[in-house]
Amino acid sequence: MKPLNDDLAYDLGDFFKIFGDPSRIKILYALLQKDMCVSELVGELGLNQSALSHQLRLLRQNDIVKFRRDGKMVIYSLDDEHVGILLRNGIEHLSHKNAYEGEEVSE
Amino acid sequence: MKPLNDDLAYDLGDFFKIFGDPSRIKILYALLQKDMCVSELVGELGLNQSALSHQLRLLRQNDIVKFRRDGKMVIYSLDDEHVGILLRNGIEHLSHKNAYEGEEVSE
DNA sequence: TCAATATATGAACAACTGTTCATATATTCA
DNA sequence: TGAATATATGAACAGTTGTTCATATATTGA
Repeated sequence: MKPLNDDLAYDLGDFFKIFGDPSRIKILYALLQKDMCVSELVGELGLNQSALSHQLRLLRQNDIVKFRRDGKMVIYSLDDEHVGILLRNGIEHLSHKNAYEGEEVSE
Repeated sequence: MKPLNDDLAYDLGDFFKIFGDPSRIKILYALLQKDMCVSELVGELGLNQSALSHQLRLLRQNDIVKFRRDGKMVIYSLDDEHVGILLRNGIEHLSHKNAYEGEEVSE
């Protein structure tokens, strides 16, 4: 049985690391509902603008979100459908262990 | 639109954090092939025994792996089917961006 | 019971991460 | 062009993480 390719192990780790932070989880969950600009996200989540921008850059750099400019605003959206699948998967795992049955992740 | 429940955001973050490390990814990938004891894992992966045990504890504490004792050995296995799904999902995401098309995650 | 083998644990430490503050850049409109 | 608004970035810092080394615990068989 061949062990996992080293590079892939690192890249997979880096990929999942992105989801390993509550702020980013909130951002992604919010963007799962609809595309939003930065100030909209600041309003929705409790994060300050700088922290948010730093996190958005990370998400951008890892192809998790994409963005487009609209006048003064920059509108972020999820890059592909994997994000939702992943979040749903995580929530489902937790719901087996804890009491989050009520939570939903919209399509 | 209600923002994501704070506790859930933290727990989801903690859950994904587990997958955010190459050593743990390798461990999980190995256990996806078959159940293994610690020394078997030490052999397969390049990790030293102590590091491995520390990581296994983390995986245990987060209900990602379970274990049974068999004589002197402790045999680890994946706790549920989500792990494989998650890994496959991650690999698929990366394959869209990079050149990992060749990699497989067995059922 | 003692040595050998297998695994777990605690302390210590370097490396990494997320936030904040201050400031920079970009865009619009008067 | 200049003020106002929206977003991005860099430096700094505290907190967290993964590994190593040393040592502890558990199980077996002589």
